[in-house]
Amino acid sequence: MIRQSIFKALADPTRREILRVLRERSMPAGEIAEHFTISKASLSHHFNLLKQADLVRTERRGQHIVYSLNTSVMEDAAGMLMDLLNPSSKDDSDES
Amino acid sequence: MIRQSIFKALADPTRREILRVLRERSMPAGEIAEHFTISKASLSHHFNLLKQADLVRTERRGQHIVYSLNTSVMEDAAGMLMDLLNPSSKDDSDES
DNA sequence: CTTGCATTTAGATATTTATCTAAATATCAT
DNA sequence: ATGATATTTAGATAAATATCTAAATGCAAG
Repeated sequence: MIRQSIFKALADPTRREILRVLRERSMPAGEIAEHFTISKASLSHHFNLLKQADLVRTERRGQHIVYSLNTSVMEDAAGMLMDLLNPSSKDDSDES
Repeated sequence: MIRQSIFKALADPTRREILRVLRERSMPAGEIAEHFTISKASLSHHFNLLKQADLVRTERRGQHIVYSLNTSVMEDAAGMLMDLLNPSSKDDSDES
């Protein structure tokens, strides 16, 4: 359920803030963590959900793991919302 | 927190399905209920969240309460997503 | 190959959420 | 007023979620 995971991911304020941070530039988990007061373990949990939704991608760089925004999926999400509005669009409720 | 309530409302598959049903036409709660197997009480709970997010509006018509999609808020939501993408947009994280 | 740093995983807990049944409220028709 | 229909509210419960601390893993540098 790709759709569901995206909407779920976007439902949490911390995760939306992570996306906002990442839209400035890609950065490692530790640096993202500097923007928050919650534990790194909790953030890691949020990273997981964002990755599951494919809203962010990761790349290991030595001892760091760099997170980047997956812009195209964000665009898809906005499109899904618009589809929810448009009666002519197919009802692709929950496939894949 | 208008933003939060919108994202929250959209996170649930049943609520998104309600929106899809309503985009065809406005209809009373009972008729919406025919599209679902869950209890009317549970649906009422979902209606509440959708109303809180201002994604739907209600109007009493005799003994029926007619639900309608609030199209403009749906559009706003899509816009918010796009904003989440655009580094130049102001960071209106959670005001109002 | 051990020490240090970055990140994730495990396991526990508290809060939130979706759902139910039963009861309450509101409107209409008689 | 009374009874029938439509919807919501109350109260309970089970499942999902966000968070924490502590431990484990992956990598780099001596």
